[in-house]
Amino acid sequence: MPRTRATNVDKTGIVQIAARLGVSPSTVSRALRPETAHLVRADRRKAIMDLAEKQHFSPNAGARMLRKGMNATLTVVVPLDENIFFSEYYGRFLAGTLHAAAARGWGVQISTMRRNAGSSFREAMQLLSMDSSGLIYLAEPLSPQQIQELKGFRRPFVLTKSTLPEHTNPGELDVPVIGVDNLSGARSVASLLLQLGHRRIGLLLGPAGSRDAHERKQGYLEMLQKAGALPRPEWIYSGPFSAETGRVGMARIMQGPERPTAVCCANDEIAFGAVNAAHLGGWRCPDDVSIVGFDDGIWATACQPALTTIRQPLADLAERAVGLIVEAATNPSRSRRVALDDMPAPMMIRDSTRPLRPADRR
Amino acid sequence: MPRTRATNVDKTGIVQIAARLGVSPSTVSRALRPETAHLVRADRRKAIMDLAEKQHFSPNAGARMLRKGMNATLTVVVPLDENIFFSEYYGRFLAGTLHAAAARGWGVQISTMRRNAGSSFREAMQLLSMDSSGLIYLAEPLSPQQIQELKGFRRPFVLTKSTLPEHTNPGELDVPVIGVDNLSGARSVASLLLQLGHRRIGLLLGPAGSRDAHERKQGYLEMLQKAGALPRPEWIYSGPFSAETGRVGMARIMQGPERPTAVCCANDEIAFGAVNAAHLGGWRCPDDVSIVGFDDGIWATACQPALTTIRQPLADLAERAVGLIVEAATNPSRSRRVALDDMPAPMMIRDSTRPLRPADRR
DNA sequence: GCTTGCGTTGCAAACGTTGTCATTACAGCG
DNA sequence: CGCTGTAATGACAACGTTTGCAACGCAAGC
Repeated sequence: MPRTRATNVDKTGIVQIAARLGVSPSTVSRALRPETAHLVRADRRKAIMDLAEKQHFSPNAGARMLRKGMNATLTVVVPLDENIFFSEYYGRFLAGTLHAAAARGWGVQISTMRRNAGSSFREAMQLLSMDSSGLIYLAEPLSPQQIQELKGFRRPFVLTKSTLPEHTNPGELDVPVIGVDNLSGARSVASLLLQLGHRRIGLLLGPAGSRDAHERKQGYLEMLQKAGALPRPEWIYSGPFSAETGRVGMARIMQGPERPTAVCCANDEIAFGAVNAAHLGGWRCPDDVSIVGFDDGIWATACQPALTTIRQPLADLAERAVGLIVEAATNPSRSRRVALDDMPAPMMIRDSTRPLRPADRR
Repeated sequence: MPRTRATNVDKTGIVQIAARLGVSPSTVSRALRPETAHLVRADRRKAIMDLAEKQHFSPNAGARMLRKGMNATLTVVVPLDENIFFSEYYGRFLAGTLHAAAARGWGVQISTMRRNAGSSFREAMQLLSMDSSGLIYLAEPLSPQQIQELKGFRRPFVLTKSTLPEHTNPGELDVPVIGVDNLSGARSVASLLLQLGHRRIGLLLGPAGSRDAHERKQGYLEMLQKAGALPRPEWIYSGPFSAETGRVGMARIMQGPERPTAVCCANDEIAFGAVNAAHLGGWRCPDDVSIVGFDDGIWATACQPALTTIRQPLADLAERAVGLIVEAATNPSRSRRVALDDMPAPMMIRDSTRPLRPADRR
């Protein structure tokens, strides 16, 4: 007996439905998908849909994927690192991705970047995005070699600029990169402080090796230099993106002989720490010192004082990334390989900045 | 000309590799998968693997899924609601899911629960889990009717107890449910306070309609009643799971004529608010009042004073859920339909509780 | 009445991989 | 030398859906 040939009645598929109704599978297929439903006569369509509903029919995703060569799913690769869901950056970006994907009827698979040392980076990415039609990479920073490896990747993908090494020019790489315009953001917030009359401005910067930190630093320095207001060396402090960095850095700045009237921070968390240390040291913000952040995270408006900061347009970023993937996957021919796409980062002016007090002017 | 018949050289598939090496697709298939690799001669296997690597071969997920009838991917359904990634509960559960899945070589698709009013709940779930082999539901609470609808769901799935209505007994439903043993957790922490000598104990409870809040309330009340220490009505306050609830509730308690020496909260956030309000009102915690939370979230140890609380074993919960899905998907025959599986919730004794001061004893 | 066109349907060929079965070659053994 | 067992491979049939093409019926137009 060559296997049970009993036209498996319990199975629910397009052919079973077709058999039950005496039509061909083609017709059922057409009736059940919105984009081809108009091809089948109304009463017949109704009968098909009713039976499908009754049988709890759900199309076989594998067959569909095989046939169509793609999938309405994209993969986002995040670092395994720690509890990424509590991070401002990843949390907001992921939420944006979910939203943008859902709006297009797409699903999102989230994978943690696990480095099985045996295989190449490209292979690892292939494995992670096996079941999906595209990849958004926002995990750990990539080496130039890894970026080259990605060239052979056979699926649409997008990198975030934050994952690129500090000194590579995204325009030269031949891979699609999206990012935030840190440079303009930093410039504009430095410019605001200058307009408010500040000249002695400290910098609490982010970690070496972080491209975002680097770009923000460039923006701050460039603008301050143009105004002839370069900070004294002891007003500059660098550390990880954490409140602790802000606290330590601010404390050190406050110990110096000459004191700045404003401080630019590499992100909001550092700024929180700075505000905190300032208060502990008897300085009020913004009265005695103006402090600006970068991110506009959920706490920026919730804290005291509400933080003047640069809004990282993470939702827009996610929307853009998803848009690129979906377009490339849907329409593989017209592959517009965006070299770099920097999203503008607007300034949010709140309560942690104020004009320089006349008393502090010299 | 009936389509280009040119043995598409640019395509990379198992058959192309086979053709290039003069072997059959079967052999290539066997060579490329670890579980069958031993069947093919060593030198041949090496040649195949090398060529596959060189051609950036990646197996067609659709074909594989069609053939094998499943997929190493599961879907987690979360509420669209708000920024779920910043919530203690969802963030930790999702991280646990990613971890547990990755350990098994599985991927995780995260879908937001979008209610397209047109279709039934089951249809919505089918749509969300189209491309995956199982479903973990932890979105909005379900109505009994929706739970019934799920019965016809043709994929392995698991519900979290938190999504069930307050008054349904998970044992009676014929669906797999996992959850935290809120009752024992609440009992044990109430018991701790009693052992420390407290008799006047207030309750800051969670929102009506939340099963977790309900169960914790039951646990607290049950234990206090057994000790003959039922709280006065004005010591009981309910509200959403937020610090605000804790602040308001604690402030009201402090205004009353008689004051409790300890307060049980429905979760950590409420406890934070309570500590906050206590301090503002001039009560020190734990010196003047002991306060306990529920969750053991990331802030429980970071705050002042470190919170005595019940640890929600969310990582274990996620591990369990993933394990059930993977097992059911891998081995559909032996479907052990776990009715209810309550995970124990251990107590973390920290600095927000202390023995009743003799002065407060009466 | 014949052509033309349209609406509706069926036929059949993919899509790429996997597992079963059959086949071959070769070693070991009597 | 013939038999048996094992290792290595190939042939081939699924898996369920989609879609180009052909076919059919029927109405409209000449």
